[in-house]
Amino acid sequence: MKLDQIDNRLLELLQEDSKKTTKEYALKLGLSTTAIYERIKRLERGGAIRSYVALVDKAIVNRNFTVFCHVKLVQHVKDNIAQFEAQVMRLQEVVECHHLSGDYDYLLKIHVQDMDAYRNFMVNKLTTMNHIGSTQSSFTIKEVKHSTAIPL
Amino acid sequence: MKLDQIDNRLLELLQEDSKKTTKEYALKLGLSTTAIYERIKRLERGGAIRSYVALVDKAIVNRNFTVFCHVKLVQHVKDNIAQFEAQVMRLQEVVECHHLSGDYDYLLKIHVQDMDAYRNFMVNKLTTMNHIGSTQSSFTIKEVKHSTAIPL
DNA sequence: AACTGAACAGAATTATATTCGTTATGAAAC
DNA sequence: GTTTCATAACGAATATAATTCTGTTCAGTT
Repeated sequence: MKLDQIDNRLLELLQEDSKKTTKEYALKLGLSTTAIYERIKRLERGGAIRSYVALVDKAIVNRNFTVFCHVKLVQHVKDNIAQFEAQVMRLQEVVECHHLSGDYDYLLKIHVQDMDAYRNFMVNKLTTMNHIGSTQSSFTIKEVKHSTAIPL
Repeated sequence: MKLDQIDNRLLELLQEDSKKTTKEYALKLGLSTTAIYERIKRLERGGAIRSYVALVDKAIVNRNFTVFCHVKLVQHVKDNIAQFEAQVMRLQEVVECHHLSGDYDYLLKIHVQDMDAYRNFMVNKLTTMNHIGSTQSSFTIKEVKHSTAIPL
C-alpha cells in the first residue's frame, strides 16, 4: 500500500483523535470532505488503520498498577514456545507480550489493581504456566509518557 | 466516579471498537440508544474515556521495528530526572517511558523503521541527552500480543 | 400517599456519513 | 500533440446516525 504525505498527516490526526468529523480533517488538510472520506476508507481497506478504539483511564477504572515482567523459559523448543504464547494470549491482565532478543525471552506488560492483585496474578496464573524458568518483575513508579500513536 | 456493571461492559465494548453505532451497543446491553448515549457522555465527562483514536498497523507504515531500552541515569537528583523526562517527551520515536523500580531507572519503548533507523536514533538523539549513565536495548523478535484495552 | 432525582424510552430534529454524477489531472500510448 | 486511461478530486443529493426533547418509570425519602 502506497501512502503519500497527505495520508501520513491524516493518519497522524486520526491517531490523535478519531472522533472529529471528516469536515474537520478536510479543513486541516485543505481537501473536500469527500476526498478525505475516500482516503480514510482506502486506509481502512488497505489495513493501515487496524481499528478504532476508546482509550480508558487506568486510574479511574482502578487498574493503575503496571508491571513489566521478564520471563525466561526452561527450554526453547518449538512446542514450549507455542504453548507459552497461547497461554499468555488468554491472560487478560497481560496487555502486551513481546518475544525479545537478549538475556530474557519475553517481556510482559501487565495491568492490575494493586500489588495484592499482582501477587494474586503471579501465584495463581503466571507461575502455574508450563515451561517457565524464571521471572523478574519491575513496577512502574511513574508512567512518564504513553502514546498509542505510531510515529510517522 | 462510580461505575456499575453496565458501564464496565460498555467500556469493554468501546475499547474493542469505538466506531459501532450507539444502537449496536444498546442492543448488546439491552438498553435504549438514549440510555447508552447518556452513559457514554457521562464516561467521557468523568474522564473514564480519555480519548478515541485510530490504531495504525506498524508494518504497513514502515515502523515495524520495536525496541525496549533500559536507561540508567548517572545521578538521581531531582533536576536530572525532570530534565531527562522532559527531553524524552519530545522524542516522537519514544512511544512509552516508564520510571521503574529495580536495577534500571527507565524503560523506553521505541518504534522505528529498522535497525539502521534505531542506530541513528541512538547516536543522534538518545545518547546526546544529559545525565544518561548507561542504556541497554532489547529488540522485539515477535509481538506476541498487543492490546490497548485495560482489563476490566 | 406524595415528592424527588436518576435513569430510561420513543419521537423529533439536527448533523454527519455516504453515495452519485461529473470534472480536473497526469501518465502512458498512439 | 492529442487521445486514452486511471486516479483523485469536487459539490449536490441522500441515507444514516447522533443528539435533543418530552414524558415515563422506579427507588428512595418524607
